[in-house]
Amino acid sequence: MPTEGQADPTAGSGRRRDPRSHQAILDATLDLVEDVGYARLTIEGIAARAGVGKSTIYRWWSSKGALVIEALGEVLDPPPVPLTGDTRSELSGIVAQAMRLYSDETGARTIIAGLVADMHHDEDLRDALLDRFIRPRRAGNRVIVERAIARGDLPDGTDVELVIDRLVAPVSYRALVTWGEIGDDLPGALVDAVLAHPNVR
Amino acid sequence: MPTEGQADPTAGSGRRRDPRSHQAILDATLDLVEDVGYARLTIEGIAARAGVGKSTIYRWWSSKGALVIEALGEVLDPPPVPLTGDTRSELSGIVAQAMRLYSDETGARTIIAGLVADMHHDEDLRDALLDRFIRPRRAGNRVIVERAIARGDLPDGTDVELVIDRLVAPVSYRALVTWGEIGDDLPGALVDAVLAHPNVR
Amino acid sequence: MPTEGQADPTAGSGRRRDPRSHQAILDATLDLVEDVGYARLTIEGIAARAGVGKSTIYRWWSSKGALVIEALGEVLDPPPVPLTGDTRSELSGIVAQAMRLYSDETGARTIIAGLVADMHHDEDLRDALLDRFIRPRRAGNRVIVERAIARGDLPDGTDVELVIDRLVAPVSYRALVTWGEIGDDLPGALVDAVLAHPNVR
Amino acid sequence: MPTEGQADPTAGSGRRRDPRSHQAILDATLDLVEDVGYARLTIEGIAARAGVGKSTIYRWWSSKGALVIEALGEVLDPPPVPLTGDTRSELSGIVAQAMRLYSDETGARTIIAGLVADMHHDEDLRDALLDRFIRPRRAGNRVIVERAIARGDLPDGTDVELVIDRLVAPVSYRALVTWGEIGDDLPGALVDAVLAHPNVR
DNA sequence: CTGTAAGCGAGACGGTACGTCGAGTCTTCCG
DNA sequence: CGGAAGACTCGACGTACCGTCTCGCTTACAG
Repeated sequence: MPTEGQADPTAGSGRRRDPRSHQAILDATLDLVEDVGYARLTIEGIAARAGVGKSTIYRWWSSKGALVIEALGEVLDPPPVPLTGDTRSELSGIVAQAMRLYSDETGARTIIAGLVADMHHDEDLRDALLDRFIRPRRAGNRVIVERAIARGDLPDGTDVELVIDRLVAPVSYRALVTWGEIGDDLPGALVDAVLAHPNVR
Repeated sequence: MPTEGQADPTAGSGRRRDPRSHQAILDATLDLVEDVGYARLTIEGIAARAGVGKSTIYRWWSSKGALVIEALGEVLDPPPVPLTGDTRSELSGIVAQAMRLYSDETGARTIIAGLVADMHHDEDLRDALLDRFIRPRRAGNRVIVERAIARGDLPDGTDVELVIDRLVAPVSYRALVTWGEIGDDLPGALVDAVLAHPNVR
Repeated sequence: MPTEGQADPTAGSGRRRDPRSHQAILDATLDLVEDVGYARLTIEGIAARAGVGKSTIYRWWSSKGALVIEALGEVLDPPPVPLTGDTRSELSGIVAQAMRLYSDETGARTIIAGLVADMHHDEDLRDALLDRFIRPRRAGNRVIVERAIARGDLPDGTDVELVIDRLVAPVSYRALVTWGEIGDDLPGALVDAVLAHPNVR
Repeated sequence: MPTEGQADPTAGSGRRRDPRSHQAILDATLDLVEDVGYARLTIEGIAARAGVGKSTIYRWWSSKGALVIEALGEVLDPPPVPLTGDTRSELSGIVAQAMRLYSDETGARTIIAGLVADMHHDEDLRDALLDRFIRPRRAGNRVIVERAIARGDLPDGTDVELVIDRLVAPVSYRALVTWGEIGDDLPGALVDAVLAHPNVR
């Protein structure tokens, strides 16, 4: 299941993947997911909007989710946390990044909810999501936490993973599950807690 | 959309709801959701398994989600956190409760993911989920946190909601989103953090 | 299958048929068959319009057709052919009666088509139709033809049934099957033919 | 609504209609209409019997009636009236053709009744029936009557349409409506009448 | 005058079929 | 020979009615 369109250099003769179709499909996916949301998004609809046969989509993507991942990737890729050199503001940046990601205004919240549900019965999609979105973002956040340790603002032995989750999870949880308010005071509160009591393994 | 079967005292004349069908539908739903998961669960399948007409289901439930909520309610209702009188163990209980809820073994994790996704495009379902599951459980947890405040283990002015989320969200987040490990040391770590730095409004 | 409401003198105790419901059902049937036609007429719709339970309809009529027969009977009963004493005008009356019956304006044509179709797979309905409508009307027409014979305008031994059919069938055929024009010159033409060559057995 | 499968020379690309499905559907329709009659014939049943998806049927036919027309067409197409050169026998042939058509043994009578009823609330079906069956057969009969005129056996100015109806209508009427006997003496009697008194416009 | 046997409205029940939609696969033709 | 077009089988959707079946009530004869 190729989730990315990297051209295969060992490809035989014959016609190569048409980049115009590729782009049209991604564009159509974005358009449609914005219009109708993830749940009502259909391959058929994307094909029609893109002016493309359904089989062209199935040839290159294994599922609706895989297609959305690639389409969203271009638009919604991890807005990097600014490295200010100040631990407090960098950790706040982690929370802020999550808040932006789950923001209702971009419609991303609904899409994430859909992808998350689908990844529970589609292993390929799970791998794609983890590889493409979740792990890269965590890697970036890990760097920040490790800088804070190096700087001495967090103790050696800090459980980096847990610290990240303590910053990000409340945002995700309120956005996806409890429909709770996500106010501007949240980053400060979470960062305070982490700095006051970082978990040491 | 009646989600609960409380008898309507103002009921008119006419034949009453058949409790045997009602129960058969709930049982079939549980059976099937276990067998095939939430995503592949169909009204048609439930009706067939229950030996019931589809219309009997549609008459009483507005969606697959609403039906699952009621069916799961019987089995999965908030296992109450034991009130030991000890703040540390009671707060741990909150985390443990969440861990049990999202446990993979009951299959609940996948179901929750599906319900969560659906609640983002189905207002009725959202209300039902919040009323039936999310808010009651939070209410129970709120009591526990307030006991801790009363006991003096948490300061007056503690942001109760945030404390609950700091305990529960990491579990939910790892279970649903990051597919991360949820170890037995998690409750202790999270409770430590909360007690060491409870957020005060 | 009681098609008529004749009271059963051997009835036990208990409540008798409510004439108000009976009438309301017939009225509703007429209303509805006019609004939506025979094909889209439903028992459920009639019950709702009449403010009556479905079972009350099923208790007294065996089918949609039986009900329509009784309801239409009141409105559409054989408009008798005027007995003028003149053979030509009386025979013309037979044709004119048929033309009125199949007239598009009363909507009867569509209803008759529906009843005719149903009588081919519903023996009760067939009997009811024949008893209630077809045979009585034929009996009336037979009288007219026999008067013509008695008067000497048709020979002894005339095949009465065939003469009637030669007058009525073309109207029915054009109305139901060929969608052909049924002009005012038709009665004259058909009567001429019958008088010029009555079939003798 | 394509009722006939004539290949479209301007067809675009894409997969073409599968003739195996087409034939299977027509065969299943014939089988089933024979087994259960027109009224109990269902699209669902046909699809199942043909081993075909329902949508394949709906893609090519607009209604049960349209499908039956095409399916019957193959089996029941106008058995041509033999042109013997003898007016009396040719006109008799018209009646005999009708008698065969409405014959109970082929089951056609019930089917015709159903189609006739449906054509009263389905314009597409009406057009299809007229184009496919009624008008072609009439055209054939018109030729016969015109030959009789040319031969001098019927006068110039004969109302051809009315003559045809005088021959065919009694058969149709007795078969569909009055459930009357259709004996072997009927053609002779009707032809006699027509020849004795053909209507002149 | 009362008991009881219908009839009644309401409407839930198990079903069947509807016509539509989308999934994922397969075939045909065009550039 | 890749890709568009689009027909294919399949399965589920949510709706409409079917004819049957309780319900709890009214009604009106029989005793």
